[in-house]
Amino acid sequence: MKVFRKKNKKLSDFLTAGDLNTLFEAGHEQAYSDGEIIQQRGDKWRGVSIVKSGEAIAANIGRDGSILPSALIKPGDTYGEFTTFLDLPRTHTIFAKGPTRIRHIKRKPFLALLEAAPKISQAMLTLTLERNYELVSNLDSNRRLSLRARVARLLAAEIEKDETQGTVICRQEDLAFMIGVSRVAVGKALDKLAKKGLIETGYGKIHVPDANELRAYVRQLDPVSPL
Amino acid sequence: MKVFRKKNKKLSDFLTAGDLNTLFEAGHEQAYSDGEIIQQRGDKWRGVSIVKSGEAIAANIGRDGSILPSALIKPGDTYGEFTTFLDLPRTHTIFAKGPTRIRHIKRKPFLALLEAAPKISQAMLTLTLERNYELVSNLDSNRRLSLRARVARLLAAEIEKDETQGTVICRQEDLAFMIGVSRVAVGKALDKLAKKGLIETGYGKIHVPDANELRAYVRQLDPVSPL
DNA sequence: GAAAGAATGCTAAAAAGTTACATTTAATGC
DNA sequence: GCATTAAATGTAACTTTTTAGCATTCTTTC
Repeated sequence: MKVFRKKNKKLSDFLTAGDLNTLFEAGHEQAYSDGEIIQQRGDKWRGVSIVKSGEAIAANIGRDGSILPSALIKPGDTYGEFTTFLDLPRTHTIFAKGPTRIRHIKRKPFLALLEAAPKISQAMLTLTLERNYELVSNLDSNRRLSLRARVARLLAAEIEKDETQGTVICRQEDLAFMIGVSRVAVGKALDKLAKKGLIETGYGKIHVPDANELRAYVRQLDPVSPL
Repeated sequence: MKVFRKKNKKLSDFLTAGDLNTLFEAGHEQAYSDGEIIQQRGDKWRGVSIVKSGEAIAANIGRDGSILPSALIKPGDTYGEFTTFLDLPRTHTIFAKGPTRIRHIKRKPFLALLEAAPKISQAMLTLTLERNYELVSNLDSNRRLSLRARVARLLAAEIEKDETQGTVICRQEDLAFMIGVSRVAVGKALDKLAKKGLIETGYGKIHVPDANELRAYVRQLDPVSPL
């Protein structure tokens, strides 16, 4: 399962090495092997965790046992803020993807830390607002835009990243999951975009010959969005 | 346009009267008359605003001039955090609904305030995380749940409020907006719920004869959600 | 270069959602 | 009160999306 990540900021982008170190030292590190469950939905453990190396997948488990992944957690990412600040149980089941090392900081020491180092709480605020902004604009565009427009928008955003070199490596199924529709529907949308010459579909990849043209198309369908 | 409001926390719930006052005094107050535009999407003004009295509506204006309201801002609510912390232009056009008084705090004094009173930034963090949590769970349930389930969930949540007395006063159109689908679709969903005897539809209102029964129905369709 | 595995393509039927228009209900003005 | 108007709901035809199955194409690996 591939999930695009925006050029998301991380806590470390807002903190000095010193503050970051303070944070790390407040927790204890644990290693997980591939597939190992890190937490279960509903767990009562309160605290914030930071991924040091490896990756983890946050998912919901459906009643039928199916796994519905909802986020990929990468090194430098934090999770568990809800449990710490809102006193909620864990909302997702998280498991390791490959060998992974995570530092867990219990609620009380973490809150104490914030008192001592206000920089950290400001960094978290900025980070949370950023996520918030993304969520809001996604929710918004889902209401306004056709599936075709949403697919185009997602591709246009992904292609911004330099490393993509004009070709997005992902399966249609991955796009479908990210947007929240079926693979068939995405396939049709891609077809239409391809017929307009905006993209070229391939096996496990999608090529965008002209990023500017795709961007222009998105803007035309969604004049409101990029602001 | 009616929009249900969860028992949303406000900044004032997390601050002492003193801190709150400090905040107020950092800004200047302005009065708006019904329908008056408070800000335009795209405006460059950076800062946080707090509604003192009255109400305001945050909306997107479609290219055809249609108004797509997306939030109701009530006394004690703040907005403009994105502009202040993420340095983004205004994402929504906001206009007054009835006579409204708002205090605007410019970016710099606001940030200075946070330095001086860390309590405020922690309060904002908690608040933002709360919104975040709601957005995430909404996004999540939209993927997993049928429209019928979402409508039932919304009604069940609303009926929790004591003042509703088992009858929710709202138009199908309001429900439709909150959920993000057409009124007709909501109508059909309500129909099905009515045929199950869970609700009784009326002109501008929906009666829930047995809140427990409705709750049970929601839990059965959505065992994951309430956590 | 065959075989197996992975991803896309296609089809058809059913379900869900939208748009436009008709009907019902409530409020208003005489 | 009763007609009139505005507001809210209901209906029907159409479009989009889902589901599910199988066929095809591409890639890897042996």
